[in-house]
Amino acid sequence: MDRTNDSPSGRGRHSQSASEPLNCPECGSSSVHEDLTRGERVCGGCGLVLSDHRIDTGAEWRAFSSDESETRSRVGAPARYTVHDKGLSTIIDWRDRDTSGRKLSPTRRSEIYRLRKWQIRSRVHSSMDRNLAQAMSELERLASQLGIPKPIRELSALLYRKSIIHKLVRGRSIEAMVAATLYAACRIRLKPRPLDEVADASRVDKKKLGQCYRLLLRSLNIKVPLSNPVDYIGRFASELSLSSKVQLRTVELLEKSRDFGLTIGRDPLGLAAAAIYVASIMLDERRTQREIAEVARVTEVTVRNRYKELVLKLGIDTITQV
DNA sequence: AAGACGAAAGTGGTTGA
DNA sequence: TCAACAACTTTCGTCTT
Repeated sequence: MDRTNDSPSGRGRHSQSASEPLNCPECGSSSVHEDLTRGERVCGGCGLVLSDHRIDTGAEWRAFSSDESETRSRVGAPARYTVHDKGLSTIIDWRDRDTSGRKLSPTRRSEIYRLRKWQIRSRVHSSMDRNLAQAMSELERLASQLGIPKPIRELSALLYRKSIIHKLVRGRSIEAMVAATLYAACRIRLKPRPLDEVADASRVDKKKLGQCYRLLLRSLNIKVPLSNPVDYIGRFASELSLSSKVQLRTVELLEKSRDFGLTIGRDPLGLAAAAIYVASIMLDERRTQREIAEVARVTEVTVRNRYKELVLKLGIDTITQV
């Protein structure tokens, strides 16, 4: 066999050729590689993109038959952060046989022996890997229970990898860190879930989760946009089976109250709840404070306080407005 | 009777000395 | 590290519909 490419996914056909060894500034890992299908230089350890818009200098092969299109494909399976080895690891078999089942020559055999030894010594089977495997299954469970879409799961998995590299998991429970990364990922993608909701779905109490979350933000220097009450109302409104009219009105109310400075320092959940309450009354689809408080996971008192402010400052007369 | 309201005391997190 | 503080929660009694 004289194939020049034995990378498992086939994506590295011309990669690594003359590129100088480079360490990742983020995690120090030396597994930086060229991803020519995306034109990026990526750290294999944490996923950091070091540079992008690089040019694929490989031959412009075209495929004329299905056979060729297979062998000349420049892409492999997508790297997935939710699979603990990103779905890309190479496994060296323990049998001393080649792919057709023949015994290996003595020189080849000792070569394979060395490779196998180093593979085992390398991080492939390290504690990080076992940790990741466990974490990813927990992530999968948690995310599907909360109905979190794939892209957010992937982001969460990426954050978890980083937190392992930064040694944040040591001394903390895997579950707590997984939940924290998931919560963070949701917020980063502007699909926030209440902390309580995430805490309930995992077996982590809210306090621990909050601690892990803050640690995550601090250690990884992540900037998370302040959660906007507007991001919640779609979900809340559908849980309360309110019409889209009410949703629109709620958004208007929230925008107005932001202009009035009513939103500073206030719990976004409470604001969302109060705005929904007002809008539901305005449009004659009234829900009780308790119902709304329940889906928003705040107390009736909070709904009431925000509601009072809203009515007062915005000059809304809920009785006469229709 | 259910829902809304309001007061008072308690809780957990943030801030500044 | 600690106290002060703001926002929120819990609890409970009262008023309104």
